[in-house]
Amino acid sequence: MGRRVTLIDVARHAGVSRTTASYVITGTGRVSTATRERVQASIETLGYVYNEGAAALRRTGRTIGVIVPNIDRPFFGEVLSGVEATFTDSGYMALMVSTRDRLDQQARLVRMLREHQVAALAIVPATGSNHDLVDAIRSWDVPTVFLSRYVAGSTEPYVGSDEVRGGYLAADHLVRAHQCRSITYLGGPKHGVARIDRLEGVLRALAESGSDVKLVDLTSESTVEAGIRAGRELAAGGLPDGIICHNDSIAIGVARALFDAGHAGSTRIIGYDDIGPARASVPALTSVATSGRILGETAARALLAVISGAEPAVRSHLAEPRLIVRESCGDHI
Amino acid sequence: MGRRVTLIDVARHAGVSRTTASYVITGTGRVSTATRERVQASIETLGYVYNEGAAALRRTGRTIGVIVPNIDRPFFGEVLSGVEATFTDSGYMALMVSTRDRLDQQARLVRMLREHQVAALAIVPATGSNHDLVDAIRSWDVPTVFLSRYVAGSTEPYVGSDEVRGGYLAADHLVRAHQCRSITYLGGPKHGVARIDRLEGVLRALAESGSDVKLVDLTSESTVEAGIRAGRELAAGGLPDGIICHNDSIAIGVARALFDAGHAGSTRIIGYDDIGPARASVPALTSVATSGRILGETAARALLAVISGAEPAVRSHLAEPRLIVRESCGDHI
DNA sequence: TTGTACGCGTTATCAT
DNA sequence: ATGATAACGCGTACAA
Repeated sequence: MGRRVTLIDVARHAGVSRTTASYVITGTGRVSTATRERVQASIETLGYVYNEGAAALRRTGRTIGVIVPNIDRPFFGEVLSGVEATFTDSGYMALMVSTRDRLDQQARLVRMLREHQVAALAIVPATGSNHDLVDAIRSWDVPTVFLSRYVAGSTEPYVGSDEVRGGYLAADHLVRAHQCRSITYLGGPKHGVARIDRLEGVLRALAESGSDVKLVDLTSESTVEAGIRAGRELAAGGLPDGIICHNDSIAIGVARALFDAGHAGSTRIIGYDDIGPARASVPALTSVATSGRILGETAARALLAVISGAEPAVRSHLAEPRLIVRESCGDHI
Repeated sequence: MGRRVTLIDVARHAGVSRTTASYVITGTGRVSTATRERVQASIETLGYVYNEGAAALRRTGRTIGVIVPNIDRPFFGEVLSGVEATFTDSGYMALMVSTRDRLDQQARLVRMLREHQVAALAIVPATGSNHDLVDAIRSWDVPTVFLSRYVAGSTEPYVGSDEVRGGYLAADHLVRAHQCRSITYLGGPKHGVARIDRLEGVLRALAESGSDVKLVDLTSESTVEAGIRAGRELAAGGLPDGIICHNDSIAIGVARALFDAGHAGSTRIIGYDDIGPARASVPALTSVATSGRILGETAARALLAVISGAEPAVRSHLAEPRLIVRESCGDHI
């Protein structure tokens, strides 16, 4: 195995200084077309590969940190695909890590990313994240954006969708279009900010409706299995007129459980996020679409703008969710 | 903003040399307990953070490259979660990138990862990958494992599931348990290796059955929408006795389309991968389970073993798929 | 335990 | 307008 080809080798081969070779590669400096071509030819023949690590020792690196609670949840998959595509298209690479929604893991991963000198950070904070996280990031002093979830009480840059509005849309549809008089909000971690905000939107819709609607709020994990379990319990204990699920996976599980219990179509179900299978399930799932991919792209672009110096600070962005009405909210009855 | 705290600062503050400070951090050298504690105290008070980038200039770095075709496809999400968890638990970080299943993107990303000096590479090659990819990786000379897909004709280390066996299981079930006499294999890119291998398994099962079974093979994208379109066409053109879908998303789409066409339950559908929603769809999806998460963990562990020097070379691994029988293959009729 | 060369590209400064 | 010199960034590892 031959030694690594370095910039010195290229320079020597092209009969030029290391500096000039560097200028050719980065496109930074003033170099005549003639020498530029000589250098590029040398790079080609020697098979030189740029060493990003060495370069990052001087200038700010081209690596970005991305933290999500669960890399394999469909919605975060969408978010990540947006983040990743935007970064790699701009020549940056994303160090993506998953906290499994645990604070200790998150603290550990933040530290690891810091040790890896990432140029920026996009983070979907784990449930229960508090000022410890915000302080750690602020003392670190790296461009950061909170994605899809924010930390309660903090005013850090945030890219997400309007959860209050999402809850409102779902509840409003249930009470106004379907005259629901009892609604259950199902799923999500007890103190998750998305959950709390959506419930606020739900309450607002109920208040506006003027009618007397009973609201029950239940937590669960955000999986299909948890949805099935919850659906069984609801079927056994008496169904509400409508169920707003914390995400589509839960909703699909609930629908299945009700089907098994012989209650198919006997209540209205609304999911959240509008992931792929939502439109194809039976019944097709009414869902609040949040377009995770665009969220990811937006966050990534915001960070890139700051890194490049185009913007002085990361800008927050609140996307408008849309209610996609399908069969599961009652239109199939 | 104060200057970065470096190892020199720590050393000075602890009244010791840079080398000793380094030894304390890495745990490598023999340092007396007394000085170790002094150094650790200094690290604490100064708020020193290790600089992985600088360190990687000398020793091999702790960054690993991971390439998948689509970061947001459920199956790859499972794979990635296994890869990521295993690496970060061992102190490594994964640079994860998505080729969108395009060869030009893949070539570009391989180069970028190379520039980032990753210590190892796990790659799910894009459809159509050939020896250009294998050569590029070999000349690079970094520990590599092909994950879930391999390159036709190459003998590189490979961690995946036995696709031939998977195809066999699905077809065998359709012909033996359900007496199917016409089967359609639906989905996947025309020349994808998984597709070809599974078809081989299907043919083997048909041959073993002794009976005369007609096999049709159709390609499609691997999305719910593509499944819906394909299902419509099948419904219009005459249904086979059984359909083996390239993945669960397609299967869910097909089932939905047949439902819409009034053909619910009139053929048998088998999916592939057994992702979350499979068990909850209506009808519940029979599927070939491949456990992407374990595949990811296995690949990551293989790479870690080689990096650490415990193993001389990456070892291949073929996992056994399992057929999970549910309603969609005819048990609900 | 420590001194010090090393790994590799960047960039401010100097020379033509 | 072009190109070169040399200091810099930060931890690692070997010789002393």
